[in-house]
Amino acid sequence: MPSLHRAPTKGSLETKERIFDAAEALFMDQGFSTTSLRAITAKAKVNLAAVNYHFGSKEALIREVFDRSLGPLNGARMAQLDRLEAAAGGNPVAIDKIVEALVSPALHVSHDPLKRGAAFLRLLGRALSEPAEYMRAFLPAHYRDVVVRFRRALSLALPNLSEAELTWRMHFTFGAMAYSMAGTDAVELFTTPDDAGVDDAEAIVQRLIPFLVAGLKSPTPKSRATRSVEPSARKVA
Amino acid sequence: MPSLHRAPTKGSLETKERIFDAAEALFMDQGFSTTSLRAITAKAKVNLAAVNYHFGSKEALIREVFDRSLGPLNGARMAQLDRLEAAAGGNPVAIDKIVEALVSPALHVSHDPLKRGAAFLRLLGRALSEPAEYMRAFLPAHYRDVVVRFRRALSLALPNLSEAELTWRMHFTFGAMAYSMAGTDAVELFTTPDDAGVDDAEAIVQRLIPFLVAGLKSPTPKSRATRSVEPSARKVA
DNA sequence: TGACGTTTGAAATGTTTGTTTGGAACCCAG
DNA sequence: CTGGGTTCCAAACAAACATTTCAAACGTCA
Repeated sequence: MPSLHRAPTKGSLETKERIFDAAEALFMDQGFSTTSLRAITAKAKVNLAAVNYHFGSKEALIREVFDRSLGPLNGARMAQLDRLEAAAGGNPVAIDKIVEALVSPALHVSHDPLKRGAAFLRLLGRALSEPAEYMRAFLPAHYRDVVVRFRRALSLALPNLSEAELTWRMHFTFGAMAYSMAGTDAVELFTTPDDAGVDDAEAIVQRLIPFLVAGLKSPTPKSRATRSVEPSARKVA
Repeated sequence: MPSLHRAPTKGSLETKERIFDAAEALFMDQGFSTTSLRAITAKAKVNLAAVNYHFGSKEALIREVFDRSLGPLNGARMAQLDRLEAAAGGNPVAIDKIVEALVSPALHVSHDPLKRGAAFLRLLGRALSEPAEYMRAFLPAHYRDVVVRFRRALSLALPNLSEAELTWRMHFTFGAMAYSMAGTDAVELFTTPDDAGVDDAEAIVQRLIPFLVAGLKSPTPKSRATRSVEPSARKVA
């Protein structure tokens, strides 16, 4: 038996890293099902078999691409929310601060070349509308804690909002956020082709936060209270 | 030469229709690249070759699925905006009415079984984040007029909003809208599993409109006015 | 240096993709 | 009944796909 878990010798980490970066870039602007291992290995300039050797399968590669960035990202989100709640000391946190804690860590997701941050954001946005089943399997696992935490904070900050209403508004919030990160391809075509650079993530966030805060704080539609008899939790599924 | 364009004899329209419905349903919750012709023909219970016979290719099938619903949908949107502008007589139209004209026709998109309407909405939402190139080719063609019209109306209704700011807010608006229509799969997992039925498109719209209106009307971030020198309408495109 | 574990390379595996084919079944006009 | 146009079907097609295989190359330790 060899010395277990020994530090790789030659270009092994280098190869795995190149695969990683190439995969992230291609997934970003092509999607997951569409991107072939051949395209990835060609871009990374490594052998085709290298992916299955280093990662085991294409699905495992996708999972690792996410784990590497989604963990720190959501960790930063919750840490920032922690600080806000600690500073507030039991009182509700300001909504704009909550939204900022949700949106802005997306910028400083890692201390890497900074390009990786923006790249991963579009990758994540794309994943949220990806049909693949393995996406539905482990992506919610990453997000559940974040959603629970932010839902609680928002529920405190917006006390006159029913639980159902809050669910919808968080739904819209995540939608606008995900789309803003992923949808540059589709939208820049039918808005105006020559606006402020879409790559400038900071600009997106600075405009997105007020938009979302206003939407979250908006008065409930018609104050219809409970609009009929409250459907009383249908099939729990 | 046969009698051109004769009414089909047996189950031809019936077959084409079944392919159409099956394709729409599968595209909706699987995406385009991911859905195979074999899956479509299996669901439609027709022969594999039927797709290429009736539509010519998979891409043509996708295009027809869109043309059939996107045309009437955007037509209804613009017609509704027409009525609003005629009633306003030169004055700006109320923002909530504009947003309603954009969002609500999605409900009454056709006089079909009504289920088709909701189905197509999710299909459209998914298309907006689809990587395929043929999507970028003909989808903007359908949307360009709508965007231009609504941008003009919103620009009048929100006079103290710079063009760049308006672009971003429309961006976010389309994002929340598209995601709300497509993202039921991803979101219902990490919000709460047992909320009001996501299939109830009317409920979505009634909650989405106030959210978007509030976002669109929100004060500009720092009132940085025209942040540099006003880019003065570059290439009109 | 020599042996062993790790990594890479080129080729082949079997599966799945969209598309094409040739003939049978069908309908209707002549 | 007969021919021609249309529709359908089972099968086959080539291309692209993820994955596996096996030998060669490499680095490290004895």
